Amino acid sequence: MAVRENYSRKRNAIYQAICSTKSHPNAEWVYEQLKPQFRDLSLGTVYRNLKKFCEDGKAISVGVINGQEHFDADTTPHSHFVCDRCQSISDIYKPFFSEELLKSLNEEYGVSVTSNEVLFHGVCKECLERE
Amino acid sequence: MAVRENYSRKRNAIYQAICSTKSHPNAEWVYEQLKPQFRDLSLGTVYRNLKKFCEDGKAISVGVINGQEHFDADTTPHSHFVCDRCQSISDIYKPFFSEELLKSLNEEYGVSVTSNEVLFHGVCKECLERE
DNA sequence: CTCCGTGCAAATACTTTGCAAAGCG
DNA sequence: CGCTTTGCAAAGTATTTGCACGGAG
Repeated sequence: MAVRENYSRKRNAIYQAICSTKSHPNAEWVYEQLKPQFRDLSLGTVYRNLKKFCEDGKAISVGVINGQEHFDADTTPHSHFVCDRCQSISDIYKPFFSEELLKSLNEEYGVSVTSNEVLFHGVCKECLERE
Repeated sequence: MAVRENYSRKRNAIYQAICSTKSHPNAEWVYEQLKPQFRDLSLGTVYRNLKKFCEDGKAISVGVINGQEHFDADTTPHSHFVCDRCQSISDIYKPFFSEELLKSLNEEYGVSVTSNEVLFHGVCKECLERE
């Protein structure tokens, strides 16, 4: 059987939705976004597909922020900044963990690190300027 | 009024419980731990107090891991390692973010970082040895 | 026909909350 | 007495799941 990527229209739309934004959305956002176009879209489908993308390595989980899991279609190594005022999530592309650093982590602690999740909390530029 | 720390017995016991371990427990664990001693302890009380400790800076949230929030009475800057096999959480005391680094972050992105949450995922020493 | 994906609603899991009663100084 | 803390149960929120239907090859 040939490789069938983005098999269904809805799955494809969900993937496009998370690719189209840098806002690191949660399931609810994706649902609201696509609902006008797919009037019979179900929230369960959004959850199922977001989970699948993560399993397939096509997306990553930014983590659970204020009780909701947020996703990112950008799977390249980077970190995130969460504004505790406006709840926005933005990317931090500064590289914190070099290969050597992770390697030394493995050696020092006897572990095998496969991924990491870095969240900075604070106040974002926009909120700082407003205050 | 004088400062009243550890006002109630149960609050105190909950605090002692999270201080007594390096396992980064969730509310359920604390509850199970104290239930034999305080037979009328309520899970709601555990949740309320853990939340309060975080607000008061007496504990920190390790983050939500597999749907449950985990806590740590060690509030000194450090990171955490989550084993994806046995779900254990351990401390990583390697300092990743120097004062200068955080400062440059603030300048480059125009933000004001107040805290950070670093989770490494992988396989822990014990699980590696078992496999 | 056979899979796979989906809607829908119910179920689940974790956490929060309202309120009356109990605790403490 | 006045304020804080708690038990209990109900409510709240986010996410997952079972099942029957529908579409694609």
